[in-house]
Order: sequence, then C-alpha cells, then structure tokens
Amino acid sequence: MEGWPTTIEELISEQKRIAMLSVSNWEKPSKPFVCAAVFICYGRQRSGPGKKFDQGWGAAIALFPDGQLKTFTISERASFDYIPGLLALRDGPLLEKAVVGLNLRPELLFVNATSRDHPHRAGLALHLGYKLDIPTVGITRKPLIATGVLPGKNRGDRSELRIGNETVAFWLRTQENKAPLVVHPGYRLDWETAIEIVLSYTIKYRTPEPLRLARKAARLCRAGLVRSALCS
DNA sequence: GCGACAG
DNA sequence: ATCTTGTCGC
Repeated sequence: MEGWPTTIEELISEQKRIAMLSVSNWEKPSKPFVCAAVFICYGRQRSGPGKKFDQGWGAAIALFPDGQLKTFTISERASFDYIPGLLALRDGPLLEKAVVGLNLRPELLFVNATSRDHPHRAGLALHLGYKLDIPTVGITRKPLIATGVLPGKNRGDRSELRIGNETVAFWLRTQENKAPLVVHPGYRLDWETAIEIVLSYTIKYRTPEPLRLARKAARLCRAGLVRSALCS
C-alpha cells in the first residue's frame, strides 16, 4: 500500500509522530457491529527470524452481526527482515492491502501486534489503525518490552503491563486453564473497552474469534486451498 | 559485554 | 511468524 515507510529512519520518525497524536476514543455501538481482523503468516520450512523476500500470506476477515463472513486473501514477498520494533516495515503494507481488499469499513479491527508496548509507543496495531482510520485492538502472545505480573487463573482476570510507570497493555486470561494473552488498546481504544471487546469475542476460544478466523484463512491460503487474491 | 527482542 | 518434542485433556 502507499505511504508506508521504507527505511528504518523513516519508520521510527513516523512512529514518534503517531505516538503523539491525540484522537477521540471509539465508543462501542449499542447495536451489533461489523468486526474484522487481519493476519499474516509465512512459509513453514524456514526457522529463525523472518528474512526479506520470505513469501507471506495475508487474510482479512469481516464478521457480520448475522454471523456471515467476508474474506480477502493476498500473497506477497516480504520487503524487509523481521526486526523487533520495526514490524511495520515487514508486515504493514500487506496487512493494509488485505483490509482494503475487504472493500468495507469495519467498526473495529483486530491486529496481531502491539500498540503502546513499543520502544516509541507506536507498535503496528496502533500504526495500522491510524493508517486505515479504523479503531484497533492489538493481540499478542507476549509483550514486546513491557513487564508485569501474570494475571489470576480465572477468565477475565487481568494485570497491568508497564513501561516504567506507564501502563501500556494488559495480560488477560480469556479462558480458564489456558495461557493469558496480551491485550493492546490500539488506535482510538481505551483500555476498558479493549478488554470488554476481547472478552466478548473469546466465549469459546482463547484467541478472539475474528483473529482466529483470519489466521485460519491465511493458513488455508498458504496451503493453496484458496487462490490469492480472492474474496469470498 | 551479554542476552532479550511483537510477528 | 515457524520449528520440535512431549504432555495433558476432551
């Protein structure tokens, strides 16, 4: 997509700018709304950190209130190595293309990345939300640089993740007896809303339903069971 | 200096 | 992100 930084210096400069923006908080609609998620996966043969030119498969899915789904998938080679803190260089363009490919504007978007838990307080979940002008919630398996104690064992138990004195994300137990995940309030999201939303989409599984489905679609695309780019 | 480091 | 191996629970 257009407008993504292509050098480390450009990205860091953009991250610092985005981190300082002040925007209004998103208000969760009282009625059911269209929620989306986007996910990217890479080839299965190589181990170690991702490298430039790795083939990537992305999927965006929209979940409608009536349960209907819309999916868009796309495949492309990575234009950058994976470097912690600079994930946007590697995944940003493809993720944006996948969401744009849906050809609709979801109320909310789940992204597999951090937000304020970032060296410049602007991880990819925040960055992508800003670029698309869609409220985002970031979900990761572990924090990037923030630290905090683990939450209790019951569904809904949470604990703060901080960088210094600043709370930037939360551990959240979405399912009893399963590992907690990290909830990152993203673009226009306050922390109460982010946690409420995540709990509402994790009734059955640990991972929020839209993100689960996007991950499944991306892997199906990789397996060649779906042609790219394709909308269904 | 050394290890850690979203995906 | 992906890999490996083993273990636990439905």
